[in-house]
Amino acid sequence: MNEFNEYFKSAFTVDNVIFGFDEGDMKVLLIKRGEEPYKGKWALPGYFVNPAEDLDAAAKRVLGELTGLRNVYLEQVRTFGAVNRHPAGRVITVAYFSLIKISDYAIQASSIAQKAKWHSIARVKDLAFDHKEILQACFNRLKWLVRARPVGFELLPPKFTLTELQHLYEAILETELDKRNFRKKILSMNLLIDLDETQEGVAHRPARLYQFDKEKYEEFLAEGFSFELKESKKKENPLRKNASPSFP
Amino acid sequence: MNEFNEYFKSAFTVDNVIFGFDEGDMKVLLIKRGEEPYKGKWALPGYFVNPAEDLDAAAKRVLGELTGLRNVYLEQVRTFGAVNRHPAGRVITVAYFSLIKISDYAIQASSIAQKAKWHSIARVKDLAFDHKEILQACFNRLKWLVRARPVGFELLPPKFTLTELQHLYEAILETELDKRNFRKKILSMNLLIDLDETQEGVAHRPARLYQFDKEKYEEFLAEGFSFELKESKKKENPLRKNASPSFP
DNA sequence: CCATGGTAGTGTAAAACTTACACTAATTCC
DNA sequence: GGAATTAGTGTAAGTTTTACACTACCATGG
Repeated sequence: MNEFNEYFKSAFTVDNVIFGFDEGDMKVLLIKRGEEPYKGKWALPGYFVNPAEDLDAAAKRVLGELTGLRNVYLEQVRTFGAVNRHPAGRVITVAYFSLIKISDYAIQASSIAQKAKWHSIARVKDLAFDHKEILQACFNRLKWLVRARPVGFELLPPKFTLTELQHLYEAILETELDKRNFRKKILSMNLLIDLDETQEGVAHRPARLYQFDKEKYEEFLAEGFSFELKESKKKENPLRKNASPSFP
Repeated sequence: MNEFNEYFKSAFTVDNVIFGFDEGDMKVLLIKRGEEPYKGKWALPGYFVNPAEDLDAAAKRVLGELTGLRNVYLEQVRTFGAVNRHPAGRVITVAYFSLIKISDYAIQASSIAQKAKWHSIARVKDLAFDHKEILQACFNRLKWLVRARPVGFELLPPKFTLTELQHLYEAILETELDKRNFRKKILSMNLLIDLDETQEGVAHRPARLYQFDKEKYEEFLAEGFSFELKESKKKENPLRKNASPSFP
């Protein structure tokens, strides 16, 4: 384990951008720093990687300690290693983001978790270190992702209405969508199960509830992202004007 | 600089997947290892990051020492940090890929460079460490990228024919493209300058030569990837069936 | 100089997809 | 029962994608 003593070694951490969706708004879970540097500032949850721990495992650990959640969507985004990103020395950090259902989240007993709070992404000002930049990079990645895969479902409760789904997409993409076109599109993907239930306790016409069809999605993944609806005879031409897999 | 001595520190490196295009084939520049571990195996060029060096700078340095080239397209892809990826200890590596014009490349005097050789990607078998996996990740990223940005031009000489360009796209996307549709599409982007010259020394009808229009491309980038040709009145709907920027 | 071999270059019609747009339906609350 | 509020629905026009085959041009060799 000390083969590399002749070379410079660095501390390295993982930082986790934990996204949630609530009240029609994309949120991120931040922690108030209790120590210098950047004491009192909000920061992304992160921690040092252990010697016998894979990077992904470290990211999962950070998330688990903070939220108590396992088996959530987690993706590596980019590594930030500018020489001066940490005032006290060289620290390289691998940025991850994860998607959780806020309803599943409960404040953990751990002392770190006590200081955690959800923030609307749009209203996040400056963060400790280069964490604002990391947040932005992760949010951009999420924007990409939401058009390529049905990740939106990771952020919603198991049963949801089409309007809720649309609001989620609007929050991630930071734009407005046409209701009819959105529904047409999303239903044509055949990734939703109509539960034949409706909302309860709302002061207006209740909406139908849907559920994500994980099986269909996996079929679709297995087919290599072809997203071939119906019996289209169309060949997959990767140079289509906008030829990336897209969801919806 | 020793603020973090209480935490585990690791050696870290950058590995660079250097892509080139030649003889209708995508190539990658590999180095034959002269030392254990994996002595005699081919590996990606990489090196340890220096204490006062940003990650990107380290990747550029690796590339420069090996090829003598500067100012080439370089992009971080992902960080590989599995505990056992290096048999002699924990080494975390940040993977980059770069795109170079093979014609610009000349073997450098350095001893490393002497051992470097271009390999057809399709024919690469096993590499040292987890480098095969890194190569694959970078190639996948390139596939994405080529549909989102005109990176292809980084791989071709300044003057090229449409057929050459098409072959490049076919090599990256690992598919065949329709000649007429390809030309229609690529010309409609208005990113090519017709040089009004033709090939010389070919034993058949010589093709017209084109050049990449960097100015137009920068305009286009400034417009926020809108790719709006002509005076289309269409609003940008991010949920279009395949709504990612695409090139061509 | 003509025939051959080989690549360059070109258009169109059908299908698929995207866009724009406005009214009725169902429920609760008062 | 009327008001308020959100759910739900269809169609036509415009744009993009797809499929497809022939002529043009140049060099070479007989």
